[in-house]
Amino acid sequence: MWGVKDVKQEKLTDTVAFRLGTLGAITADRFAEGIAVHGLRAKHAGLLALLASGAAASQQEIARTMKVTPSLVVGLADDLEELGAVGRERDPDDRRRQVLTITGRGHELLAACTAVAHALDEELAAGLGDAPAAALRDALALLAARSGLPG
Amino acid sequence: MWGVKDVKQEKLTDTVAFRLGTLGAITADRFAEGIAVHGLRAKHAGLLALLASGAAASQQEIARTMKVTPSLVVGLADDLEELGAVGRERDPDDRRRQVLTITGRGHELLAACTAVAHALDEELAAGLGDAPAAALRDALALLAARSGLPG
DNA sequence: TATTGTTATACTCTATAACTATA
DNA sequence: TATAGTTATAGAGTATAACAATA
Repeated sequence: MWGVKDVKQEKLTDTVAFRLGTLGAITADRFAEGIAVHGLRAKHAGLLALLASGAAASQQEIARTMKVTPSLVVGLADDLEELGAVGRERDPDDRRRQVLTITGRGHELLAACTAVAHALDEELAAGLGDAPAAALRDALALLAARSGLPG
Repeated sequence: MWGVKDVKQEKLTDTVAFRLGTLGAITADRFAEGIAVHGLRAKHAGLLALLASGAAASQQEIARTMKVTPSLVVGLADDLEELGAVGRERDPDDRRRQVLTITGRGHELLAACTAVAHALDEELAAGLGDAPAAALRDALALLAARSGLPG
């Protein structure tokens, strides 16, 4: 009628942003648990995926792409080198650059991480049904692309 | 034909789990930035939302519902009390219990947090289009309910 | 001088354990 | 004894800043 504004008093917990944050944290925790047995944390897996995609090689490029500081990449690369998952060589053309390459063992570990993520996907899909699960997958793919995420 | 297994070599970065984790972290960061001006972090907002819903009142109940330790709730309640967002009173029936109640100022701050989340929602929806945005919202609502999240 | 990687240090968030008071 | 809350301490993860090597 008049004066009655359409005040949509949405609850914080009902927003997409809040649910994306909380469900994302839960999922990340479960992923971390699943890959911990291999001595890996989520950032190790992300780094391996990045090397496998060929999108980055030097530690600076990796830091920029992953949006973390170069000093963090040093530690991640140390760990992965110790696990035999990556090789680390000075670039002959610019000896300041450390070029990381994923090894066969690194591909194995990445596959193990992917399997953990895939199992989580199936669990999520089972709780949704086929059509909503596909819609979720498509929506997240779009948002990931728009956010400039690698993959 | 024969011997050719259906090896679905999905990439880690293409899984729903990985994208949910990364997009969730990005969204949580942006939410944190948006509410920081009010002196709040995400957990403060979650606690206010919990009090507003009436689902918990004592610090132990809050800790259980938010899946954090009681000692963390002490600090959050300290902060919110100092901001005038919550009242804290001993339960007369059991003087061990501290009962938190959200104040008028608390409702204001919660509304400010909700507005930040709502703005993020609109930005996410704008990047998707109406139908996929609605599908995302519905899927996350279902997953949130199945994960036992408050709201 | 500028850049890459490294090291040293500090900060944030959270949990664990010990403690106080009530029951 | 058991429980609610608090305090003290420790750990994980990350960033910032200073540094060494190379350009």
